[in-house]
Amino acid sequence: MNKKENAKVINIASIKAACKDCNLRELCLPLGLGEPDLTALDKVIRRRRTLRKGEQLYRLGDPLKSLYAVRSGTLKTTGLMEDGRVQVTGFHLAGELLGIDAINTDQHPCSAEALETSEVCEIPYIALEELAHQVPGLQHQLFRVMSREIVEDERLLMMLGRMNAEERLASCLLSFSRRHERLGVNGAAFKLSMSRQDLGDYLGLALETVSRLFSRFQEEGLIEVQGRHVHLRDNDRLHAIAGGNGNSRSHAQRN
Amino acid sequence: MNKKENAKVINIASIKAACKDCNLRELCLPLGLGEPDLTALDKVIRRRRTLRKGEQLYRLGDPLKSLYAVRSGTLKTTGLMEDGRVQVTGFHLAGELLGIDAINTDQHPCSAEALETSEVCEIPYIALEELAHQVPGLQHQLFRVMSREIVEDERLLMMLGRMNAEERLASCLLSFSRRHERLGVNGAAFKLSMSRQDLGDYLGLALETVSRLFSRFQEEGLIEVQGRHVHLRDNDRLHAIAGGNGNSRSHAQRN
DNA sequence: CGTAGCTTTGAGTGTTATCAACTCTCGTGG
DNA sequence: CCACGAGAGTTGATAACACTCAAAGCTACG
Repeated sequence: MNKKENAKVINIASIKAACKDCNLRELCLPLGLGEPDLTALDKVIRRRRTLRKGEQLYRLGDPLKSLYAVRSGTLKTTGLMEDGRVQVTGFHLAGELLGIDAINTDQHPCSAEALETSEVCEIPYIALEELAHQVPGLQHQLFRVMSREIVEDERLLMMLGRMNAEERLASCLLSFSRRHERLGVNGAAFKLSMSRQDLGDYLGLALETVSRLFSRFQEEGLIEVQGRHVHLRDNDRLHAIAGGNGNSRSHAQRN
Repeated sequence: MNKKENAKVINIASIKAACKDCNLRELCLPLGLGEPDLTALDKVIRRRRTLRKGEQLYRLGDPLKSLYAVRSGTLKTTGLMEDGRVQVTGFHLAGELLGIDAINTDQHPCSAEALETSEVCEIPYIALEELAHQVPGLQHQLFRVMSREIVEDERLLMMLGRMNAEERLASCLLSFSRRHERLGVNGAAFKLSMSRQDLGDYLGLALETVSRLFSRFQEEGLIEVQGRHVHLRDNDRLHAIAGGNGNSRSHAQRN
């Protein structure tokens, strides 16, 4: 789309970067691996791919060929109902692994799309499984990463099943904040890479509700928001809301 | 609680049953393993444990020691919010693996409780990971089982985020039906092992809403229901509702 | 047979969806 | 340079679906 942007992202340095030199080493698959194992992993990773905003990495129903590690940017994964309703199952930042839900049936049960210009490392699955067999540390790390994905989904289940709208958004904003911080970026102020619609499809809300909540949070001094730029102003109160101790009469259930 | 029941379930035959003789062989971890590997797996599985209704297999925060394969009965796994709100993250029938969400942090992020008298096989995790390293088929099957768990959670996300109440229940009933069938039981008529409250905590609904839906489905000739006994009467219409083609004006989103 | 827990049903309320209009931003082309 | 248009975001009015509270009926078990 944008020629200028396109030229900027084709960056020799990033294409050459190997796992052992990657700044995401401690967040990604390499975690816990030694020098020789890292070299073996590098041999398996076929190429780095750049996606522009809106480009799809894989589509629902595609056969599983590779897993993908996000190197930069943000992707969303979306499930689809027959009548067109969308559920965003996750936003994926640098260091996170995509496609593991396809291992079960060798088919991707959801689509993955870049929300901004993004880079991913492609890891052919057959080769990865083979290597995991030879390198116990990699097998272990794969189990952990898959387990983490399950935990993440369960957190989202709690949000969708038992939280009201404001709790969901507060929880979501804090999650973004934490993940940005883990990447060494300022966690208090960031730019959302997804639309209100995407957020709604993630939180199980209408886009209008998301928009209203942003406005309300700002009125109440919890955040400052200007379009997609968000600045968290009162983490304590956000945490209180996200944890279910918000000022609103929550529909808690006693035992 | 019930001495008579207790005596009945301590059953020599079931305690002795090894993986290679187990009728769940094709649904559980052994899938795809040959005779010698099965014997190795049997050596790792420490003991079979019987849980009575209401008994907990593990609690939120417990350290990960073992994974558990359900041999008979039904368990539920539940996440908890600070203020007591509950989200049931899954109902687990025979052949399903419990505890894999604990691998990430070596701590169980949810609790597991028997909904009826149930048997589980305990599989010490360290030993399992060790064995998976030696037996590629087992490693592969573990990846698949974990991936399946993720897919299952994503299905639930779609339900909680984008389906209305009747779609959720229809979808849930059909899921039970399919799973009963896979176990060789009649999928059209079964007894629910969980309360309306549990179903509500799973579907993100109030227990009263679940109860009303059962009544409505019965009125409409979709099912027959008598307390916890359910008989599916019109699978086609149930499927139509679950897929979002129900007669109610669905809140579909066009692209 | 009595009690405790589970289930059903009713009435009223509220949170959030839907529909609609308007604004804002940004990139494109006249 | 400004007008234009498309897409994204905001805000308002209204309505509906599901929740809460309440009471009564049912089941199962001791």
